[in-house]
Amino acid sequence: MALPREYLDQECGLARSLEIVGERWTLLIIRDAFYGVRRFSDFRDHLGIPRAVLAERLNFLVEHGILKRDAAASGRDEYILTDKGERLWPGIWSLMAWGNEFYMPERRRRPFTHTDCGGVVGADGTCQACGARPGPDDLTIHPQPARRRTVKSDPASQALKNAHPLLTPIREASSAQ
Amino acid sequence: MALPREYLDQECGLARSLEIVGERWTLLIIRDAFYGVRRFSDFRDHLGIPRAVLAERLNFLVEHGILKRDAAASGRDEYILTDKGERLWPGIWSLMAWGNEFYMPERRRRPFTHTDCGGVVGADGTCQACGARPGPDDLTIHPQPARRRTVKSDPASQALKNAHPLLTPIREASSAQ
DNA sequence: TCTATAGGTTCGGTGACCGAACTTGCAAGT
DNA sequence: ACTTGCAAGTTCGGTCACCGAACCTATAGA
Repeated sequence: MALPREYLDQECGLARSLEIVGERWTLLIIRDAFYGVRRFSDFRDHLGIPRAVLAERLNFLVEHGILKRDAAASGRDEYILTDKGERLWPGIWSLMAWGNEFYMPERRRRPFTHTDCGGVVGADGTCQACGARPGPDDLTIHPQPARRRTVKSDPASQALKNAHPLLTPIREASSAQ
Repeated sequence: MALPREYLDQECGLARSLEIVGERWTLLIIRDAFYGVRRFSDFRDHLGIPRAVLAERLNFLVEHGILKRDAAASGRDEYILTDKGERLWPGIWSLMAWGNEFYMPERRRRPFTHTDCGGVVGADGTCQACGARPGPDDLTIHPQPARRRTVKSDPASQALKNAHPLLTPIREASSAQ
């Protein structure tokens, strides 16, 4: 599996990044991890990804130190972003902002706010109220202004119908379930 | 080809972005376009990408307005970033910075400078001399401090042995060849 | 003991990607 | 006119990743 996913001869940080997070589904899995998704079945249900692919990707990300596997009190393993994983936020944010700008009508974009001050965060990542550039641990995601008629019923979709700070688990008391 | 590359049900700008630029090679092609690569064979030689894949990607990117195909004076077509394509720079920069941080020893990273003032640009994208956040049209890429023993001989690799402003063609007078 | 659920693994089919060979179009040389 | 040369693809057979569906295993509760 090593060779075919590598970009040989490319002496460039971008090529190195894409070898790790450039495969199908990988960045969406990491995005969900920022949203607080931690369990296998929650990723699976929220993304609609085949089980085998999800298992392979999670193992790969754990191996490479983007996620860590943690035995929660429930006995179920959880996949949690490491510090290295959290540093992917600017890349995810930038790509999301580009996709929003060119492909999402404004009413369907999920607003992000600066958790500390409550200000809305603009496409460039700065808080429009206080001018800071909040990291993921200081951002809150909100539901779409124009709610879809049919909201999916998986736990992640349900949790994200309300405002939700990034990096906090979508399941209440995941450590005490 | 439509369905298998789409992420259905994902009501999110990131999913939309990845449908366009999330396939293998695509972001590297766009990175090369920022470096000033414009011709089919220059992409091909610099990236080592199979011809069929390159042809398919270039067509796809033209169709979606990231590149435009332009008949140069030489008679050869050139692929040039559109404004929409140039707006991908923050995402490319962020992923490159992450890859550099975790996978590239500092001596092998290509420095970028703010073309206007000459200051070095840090990982967060700000000029360390003047504090600005230069866009791609105001950045210059430099060769690696630790030059590799064997530098590839394709035109793009040769051009990038010297400092080179982004978005300017790697071939001299490409419009008057 | 029986059932339900989480978290996978296995399996056969399909499609993307690969390098290599082939084709097309233009342009200069002779 | 004919040939050579090269850029820019297209075609082709083989391989590998991804797909949905079925199956497996461990644990918890009734």
